[in-house]
Parts: sequence; C-alpha cells; structure tokens
Amino acid sequence: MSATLVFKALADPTRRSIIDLLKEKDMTAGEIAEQFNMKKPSISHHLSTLQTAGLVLSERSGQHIIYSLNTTVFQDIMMWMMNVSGKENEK
Amino acid sequence: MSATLVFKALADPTRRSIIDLLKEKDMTAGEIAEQFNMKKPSISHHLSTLQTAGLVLSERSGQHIIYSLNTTVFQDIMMWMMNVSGKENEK
DNA sequence: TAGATAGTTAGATAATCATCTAAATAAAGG
DNA sequence: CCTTTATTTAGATGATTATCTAACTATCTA
Repeated sequence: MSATLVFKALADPTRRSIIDLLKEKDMTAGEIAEQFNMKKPSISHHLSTLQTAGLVLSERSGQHIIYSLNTTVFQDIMMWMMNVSGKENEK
Repeated sequence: MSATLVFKALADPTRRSIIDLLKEKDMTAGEIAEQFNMKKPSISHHLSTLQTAGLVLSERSGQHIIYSLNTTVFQDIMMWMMNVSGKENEK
C-alpha cells in the first residue's frame, strides 16, 4: 500500500464521489459514468487511478466490468491517521 | 474543512513526514527545514499547504514561527473513512 | 539604527494531472 | 463474420504542482 497513491487518489472530488457510489453497491463502469457530467474515458481514467491505489477492485462480467470497493486500504490509512492524531494525546 | 485540500496536502511524502515530526513535538519552521534535503522556501511552501488544509497551526514567537499539529481535521477525515469502510459491512 | 537571523513571497521551470476526442480492444448476438 | 455495445488506451492540451534562486519582511541585539 502506497500512502501517496492512496491520498492522491482521494484528493479528487470525482473519485471520492465514485467511492461514495460504490459504498452503496457494486457498479459497472458505464453505470458509474452515467452519474457524472464527464466523458467515459475520463471516468475510466479515474477508475484506473482508484484501482492502482488499491481503493477499488474490478472484475469482468461479459461485456461489463464491475467495480467494487476494497475497504482494506481504508483501514490501513485510518491506522496512520489514528497514530498521528492519537500521539497528540500523549504530549 | 475541505476534503480535497486535506487529501491533496496528505498526498505528498514530504508533507506527511512533516506531520510525523510534529506528532512528536511542536517545531519552528527552521527546525523542520533542517530535517529535509530541501531548501527552506520549499519547506515553507509545504507548511503553507498544510496550514491551508487546516492540518497544522502556526504561532509567531519572536523571530521564530512555531508549527503544531491540528488533529481536529484528522478526526473529520477519519469520520468519512469510517463511513465508507463501515457501510461495506451492511451489504 | 545597522547587521544578523528566521521565515515568507515572487517568479521561473520542469513535471504531473484532468479532461477531451479519436482510435483500439473485448464480448455478445444475429 | 459483422455490428453493436462496453470499456480502455493513446495522444493532445490547459491547469496545477514541486522545486529552485533571488528578493523581501520581521524580529532581535549590539
């Protein structure tokens, strides 16, 4: 897990919205793209960024590619954050 | 709190290292700069980015400017993350 | 008030990024 | 096989970013 890749991925509002969508249910690339005022290749690129960061997983199903959240990585990042904001209390 | 600004700020390894330093103790801009193989203006710029995101606070003390962590913002981001990775369990 | 020290601001540059259009790949169905 | 549908890849462009040097501002002290 690269914290840099994860935070870069989370630094874009469109990508965070995609995460919010996938929080509710798995979706195909097309279904995701429908939700945004943006061309499909742009969304595809965002999905690729999220996947490289490990935040989402994809699986082909016939013509479709289904994207889902990978919450493991969120856990790791939360660990780092808790460490940072937790140490504060020891000062 | 702007999630975009916070995640952008956290997306840089130098800035995360600064946070790790401030986790241990408050430091002046100069003390922070000493720890990096980078010119002072670059560190000053990183500190400004962290401050704009609300992740650090600064206070002048004579010639020095003392930087400290603001853990409130980390709490907010963790809330969002817990929501994302928590909803997963309800599916 | 002049000189030294601490830090920021300004301006330049090279690299990265978000988005678009056009073209390519993959699978399904006639 | 040929066409349609789903999605990605390639290539271009404008915007943002990280870093540097040089110049500026603020504070202390002799």
